[in-house]
Amino acid sequence: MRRRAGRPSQALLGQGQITRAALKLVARDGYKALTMSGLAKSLNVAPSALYNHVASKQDVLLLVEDALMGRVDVSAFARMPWAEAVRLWAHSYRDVFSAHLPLIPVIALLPVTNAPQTIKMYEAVTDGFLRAGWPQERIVDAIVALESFIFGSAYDANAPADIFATGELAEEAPHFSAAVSLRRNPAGHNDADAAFALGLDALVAGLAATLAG
Amino acid sequence: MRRRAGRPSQALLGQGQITRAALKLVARDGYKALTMSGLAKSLNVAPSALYNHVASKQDVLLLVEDALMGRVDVSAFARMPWAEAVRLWAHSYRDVFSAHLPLIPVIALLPVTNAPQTIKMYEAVTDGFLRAGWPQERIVDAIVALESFIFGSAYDANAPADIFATGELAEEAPHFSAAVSLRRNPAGHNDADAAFALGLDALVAGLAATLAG
DNA sequence: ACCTGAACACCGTTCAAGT
DNA sequence: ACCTGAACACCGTTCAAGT
Repeated sequence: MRRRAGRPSQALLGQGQITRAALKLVARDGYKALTMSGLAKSLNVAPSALYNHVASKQDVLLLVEDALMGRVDVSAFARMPWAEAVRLWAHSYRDVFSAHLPLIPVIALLPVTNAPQTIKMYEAVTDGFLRAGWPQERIVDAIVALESFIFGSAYDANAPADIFATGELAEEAPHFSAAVSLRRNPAGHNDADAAFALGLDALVAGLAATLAG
Repeated sequence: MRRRAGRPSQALLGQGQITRAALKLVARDGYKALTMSGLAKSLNVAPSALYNHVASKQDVLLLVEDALMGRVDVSAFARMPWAEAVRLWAHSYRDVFSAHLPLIPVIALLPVTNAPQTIKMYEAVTDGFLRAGWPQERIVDAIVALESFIFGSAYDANAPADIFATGELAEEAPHFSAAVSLRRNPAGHNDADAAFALGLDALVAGLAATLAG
């Protein structure tokens, strides 16, 4: 799908330009700024012009999601033991989408068809599972389980520090309130990172035990 | 905060009425129908009238979320071993919010202050962890890890059956495509339920091992 | 083939005016 | 104290008209 020669290529709109403009817009001003008219303005074009290249805003989000999936680091699967590779991949995956929460419903609910980077990511992960001896028919369920934990953890990474502050209702939940106030974690780690590490270690260990058993 | 006597109580607006109307609206027509004007219409009132009782639409969502949290079954923590209780609670939690995906960012990102049912749920879960011998300072992280998995799984429960269909790009991801086509699970269980059970068992087993070790 | 400009059918929220 | 009605500043999307 190359541009025809003999035409000035700089000002022509295309899915690539739209994706790059959307990423830049989100990086600078966040998802509240990613509107069809805001996107059009950043491309010096009328909003309706976008609809010659995408069918809907959902389409734009899918393009952005697929571009970001290319930033998820799957390289550990080619050079490390399964458990360690899963941990590194999961951390990278969470870190990428913690900054892009509105895309999580897009990843979780939209078919991967026509999302080449996303498919490429899944292929690398599947390869790692196969090399570790996982039976083909269990691999997708295991990946989905890990992804579910990663998506939920991406939300949690954006939770405010006082999310569990019970306020005036503290006396009705004494044990919970006490547990919350004792939550303090080792220096250098915030609460979300500690919960993520705890859950990820448990999940990886539990899945490894399932495979062995 | 009772109504003053001597006035007709039937037509007066309040947070309770708003919550019930919102729940009914969502149950009948889904979250796309939960707009401030739609909600007002269902209460035979002008949209602006709602702002005498809630500060924003986010406020309405928080009210709905807290009401639904009362439907999450925590009773198993009072009568069953920890691992089994966690499994039953997690299933109930996922099932309640699988039908209310737009509330997941609300639960994950908004403080629990002034959400009494939510706090009550956390108290019951914390009690169960304490009785099982969990140290206070690890309980909140463990609950957060389980919740992250539950939220992600609630999304996955709404994924279309063909979410992993690679389409024209199948030949570029042969191992993944093969794993997807072999995913078929035992009769009576769909894919989401199988992935949820696999991950939940692994997480519970891994957490139990953490506690023991 | 791809753009503009106007229009449509919505959103959430505010606020003066009433009772 | 709590409601109405009008208004505001947006949304995503469509479509006739141009080139």
